Amino acid sequence: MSTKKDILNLLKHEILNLTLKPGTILSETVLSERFQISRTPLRDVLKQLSLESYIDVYPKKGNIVSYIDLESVEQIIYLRSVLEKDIINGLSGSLTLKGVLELKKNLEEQRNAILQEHALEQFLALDDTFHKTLFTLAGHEYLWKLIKFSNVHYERYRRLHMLKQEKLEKILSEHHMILDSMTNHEKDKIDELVQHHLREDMNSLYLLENFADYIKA
Amino acid sequence: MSTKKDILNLLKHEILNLTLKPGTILSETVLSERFQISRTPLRDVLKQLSLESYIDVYPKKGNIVSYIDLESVEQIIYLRSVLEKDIINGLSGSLTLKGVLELKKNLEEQRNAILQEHALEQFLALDDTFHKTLFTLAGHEYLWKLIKFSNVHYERYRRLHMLKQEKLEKILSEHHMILDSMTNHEKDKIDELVQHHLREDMNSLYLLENFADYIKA
DNA sequence: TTGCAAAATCTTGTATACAAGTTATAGATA
DNA sequence: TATCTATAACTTGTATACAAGATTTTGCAA
Repeated sequence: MSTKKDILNLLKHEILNLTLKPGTILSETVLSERFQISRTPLRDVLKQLSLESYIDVYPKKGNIVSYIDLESVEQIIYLRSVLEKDIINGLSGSLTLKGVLELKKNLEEQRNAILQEHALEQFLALDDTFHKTLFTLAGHEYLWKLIKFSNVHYERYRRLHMLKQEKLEKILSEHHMILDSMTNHEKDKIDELVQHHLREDMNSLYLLENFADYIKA
Repeated sequence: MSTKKDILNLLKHEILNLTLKPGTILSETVLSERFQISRTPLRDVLKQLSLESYIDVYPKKGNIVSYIDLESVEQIIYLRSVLEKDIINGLSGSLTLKGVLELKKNLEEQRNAILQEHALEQFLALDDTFHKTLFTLAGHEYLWKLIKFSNVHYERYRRLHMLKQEKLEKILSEHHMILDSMTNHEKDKIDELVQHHLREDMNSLYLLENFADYIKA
């Protein structure tokens, strides 16, 4: 017996880390038996997953884990790129010592995470925290949550892309460069770095070639 | 007997235009009788309203129309401000004749709307279309929808602010200036105009003094 | 074997009875 | 009258039976 909140978080997590692959059927009856709960509260969970695009609901047919929507990925990257440029440039002029320390501490943890065996999970979480901290320091935690709310497609895209090769070192070094250009008030450099950092190699065909069956047609 | 979709749209509309005032109780049983539908599908509607912050749900107590959250208003204004600056500057360099005509046509309709008796409703809709068109022309309709999704508080704030005085003329003239500076590629002017246009007189105490009981504490 | 049709078995959608918690009310007591 | 208590009447939350539609399976016929 699990609570609705637990079930929601569990399913979200399993969808985001691709344990539940795009296209997987999520049957109400199967789930209600698995979690020992009736269909009514379970449908509440599915309704929320649907509104956040974790699943697609086909009336009278079934629910499936959504395929990765590259349009959403593109748009979220653009949104974050524009926002984070403005946020980092803003912080560049009004940065507190406390803020810088928090960011540096995070980067150290990223360094440690890379050295671990199963680095990816830890690193992804820390990377997330790094960007979230930027939003929070700038007084825009609300917008971070808003982005998170529409993050299913981008999040999965990102995870798959990281499988390509050991890119963690590269990402970490970009984090360092962003922090440096921020403290040095180098606006043009900030803009260029953030743009490239978020966009990564979005243009590459890696995903389409290797995970075509995860992608929305 | 109404469909879920109709009920959802109706309730959203009544909340946005303040027919349903913040704090109003939305009882499941009352609504289910009003719309001649059982509580189960009605709860689906309330769930969605809740996820989009139209209502607040107090378990075992009741549902009320949400109070206007000024933090959300501030953040959405900032988000739109940053985004629309970038979008309009982008369009400035790649504008099609078709796009300009669409915008000009909209502004003419705004001019006509102002002359009507009950101008506000029409004008608000056209103003919305103007900004939506900018997003669409730039290929960012996705982000327009995302903003719309988090728009309850800003939308109501805006409507109340417009009651202050006849501001429609001023807003229309700003739309014209934005369009002009866009076609003339005047980046600095665009930034300044958009910033001021969206922010309006957010800092004024008008709302707090006249609609304190609509505002979230 | 192939094709088609009907029925059985899936799926989610809806109505409703009941559970559990909160609030209001009525009544007794001081 | 004032106050406290118990009960009744509300609220939403959950379980479950049934409805309605989609799909699969089965069986018969060509």
